[in-house]
Amino acid sequence: MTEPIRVRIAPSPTGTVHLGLARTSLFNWAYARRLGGTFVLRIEDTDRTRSTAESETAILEGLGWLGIQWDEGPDVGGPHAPYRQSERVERHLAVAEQLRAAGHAYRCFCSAERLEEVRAEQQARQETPRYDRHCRDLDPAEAAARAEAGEAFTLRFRVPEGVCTFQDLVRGEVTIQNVEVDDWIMVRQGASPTYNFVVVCDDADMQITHVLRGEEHLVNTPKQLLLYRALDLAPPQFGHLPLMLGQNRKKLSKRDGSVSLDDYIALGYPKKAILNFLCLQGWALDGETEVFSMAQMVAAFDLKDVSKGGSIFDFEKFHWMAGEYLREESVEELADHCASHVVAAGLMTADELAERREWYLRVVAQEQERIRLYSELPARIRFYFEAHDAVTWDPKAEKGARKRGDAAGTLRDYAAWVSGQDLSNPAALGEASKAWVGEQGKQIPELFQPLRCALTGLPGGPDLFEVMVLLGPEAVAARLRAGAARFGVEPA
RNA sequence: GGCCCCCUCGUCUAGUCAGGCCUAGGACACCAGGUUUUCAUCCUGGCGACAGGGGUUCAAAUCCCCUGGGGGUCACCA
Repeated sequence: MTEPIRVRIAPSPTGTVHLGLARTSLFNWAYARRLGGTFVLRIEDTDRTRSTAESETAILEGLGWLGIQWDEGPDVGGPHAPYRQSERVERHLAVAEQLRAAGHAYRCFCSAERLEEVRAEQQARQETPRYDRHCRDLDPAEAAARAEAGEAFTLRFRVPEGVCTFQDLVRGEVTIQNVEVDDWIMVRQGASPTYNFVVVCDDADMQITHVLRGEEHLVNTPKQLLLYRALDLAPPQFGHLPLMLGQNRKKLSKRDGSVSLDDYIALGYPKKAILNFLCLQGWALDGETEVFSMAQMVAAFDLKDVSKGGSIFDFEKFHWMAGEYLREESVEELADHCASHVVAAGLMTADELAERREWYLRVVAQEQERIRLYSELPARIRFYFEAHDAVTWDPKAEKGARKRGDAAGTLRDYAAWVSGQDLSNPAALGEASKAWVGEQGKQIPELFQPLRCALTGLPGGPDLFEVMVLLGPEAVAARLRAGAARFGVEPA
């Protein structure tokens, strides 16, 4: 019981980091950290046709970006290297031969065509498709001779009679009759080992003690358990995490929206928000606290508290949480996080961002409580960079402004007055402007609405006088003049 | 269809293991109000669930059984 905890994740390098992989990784990582164990990352590239080096890099980078640090892996090495399954095939094949020699596996010479036929017949008869064990009882000597002669074969696991029962760490006792388990293929034609086989070899060799993975693997467990038994090895503990679901209640997939971690990074979701939200998929800190740190999560994480049922991924709540974390950042952090988006939108260059750092920080500070994602900043501050006589007016902003009496006249009068004012102190300018409105015998909205529209074109936004200071006297004068002119003519 | 897993507000969940503290708590969303020059933030309030049916018990969201519903999986993918 005192053996050190060792957990692992084994992604196959066939794409980018899926949210499901990110969540599974996070739970494994938290479990290891909570119990002072070791977290291993192993690349599952047994499918050589689909695995790519680019994908492996993408996965390592994505997981690394999240800050989920693995203690052993293909990049950092470790006592059980190599951590890439393609580099362990020799070992796999040796184990396969050992199993074959012991009678736990047998050569199958059935062609893919024959298997397809058998499957079709079974389906026609409404039966569960499975291997008919055609080669199971072939004479070993004959099988060896045929193999020797060069006939292609696969190696199948000889499933024994009996039953598999195990204590799932999340679900409790699970029982499956062996007759339900197919004589599955361990080694393909061409001596390439398959997932269910190598996963056991490697987990055993790497002394993995706990396997935490998605529920889709639940039915694979008996196959693997039987293999441990045939190998006379003690199996690890298994825990099957609930699935993350789309709106249709099925496994989250591309058609549900973005499911790649990269997409959320690109959209500007704060890292902590992604981490925190992923934790909430199948786990809760205390049922009350929604926003919490990874340190809190690690301190409280227990597989007993993982829910059994799948959870529909709530994109809206995810968006909300992004805002929670974005607002927690310092203005400097936020400004830096938004910088690439501002540049990408063509608003400022990286050089300009550095030159006008103070100005940019003030602009960002004004928008912090109005955005939830880093990528939302450009649209909010675009007006600063537009030509003074061609500011884009939101229809709602214009409509609201035109309802306030003689917008054009008010703006002209205000322009004349404000040209003599000091445009460096927002608070003072605001007070003076309100006093001016009173002197004119007008109501506050009569000035503020047209003013906001002329200056920003937006229906809402930060304090108007902060905006005026950030815009500067010339821009303010030019925009008031252009605004008055536009309000002077009826809208098209 | 076979096998396996699951089932508390629309959604994520607390409570279920050790039945009473639950006229079921929190959050997102939604609605209403307050604050604000506007928007946003923030604050207050509201809406809203134990899948159904039996049983055990003084007492069941919690234990047992059945029904229903949902999902996963049935590859020389992982």
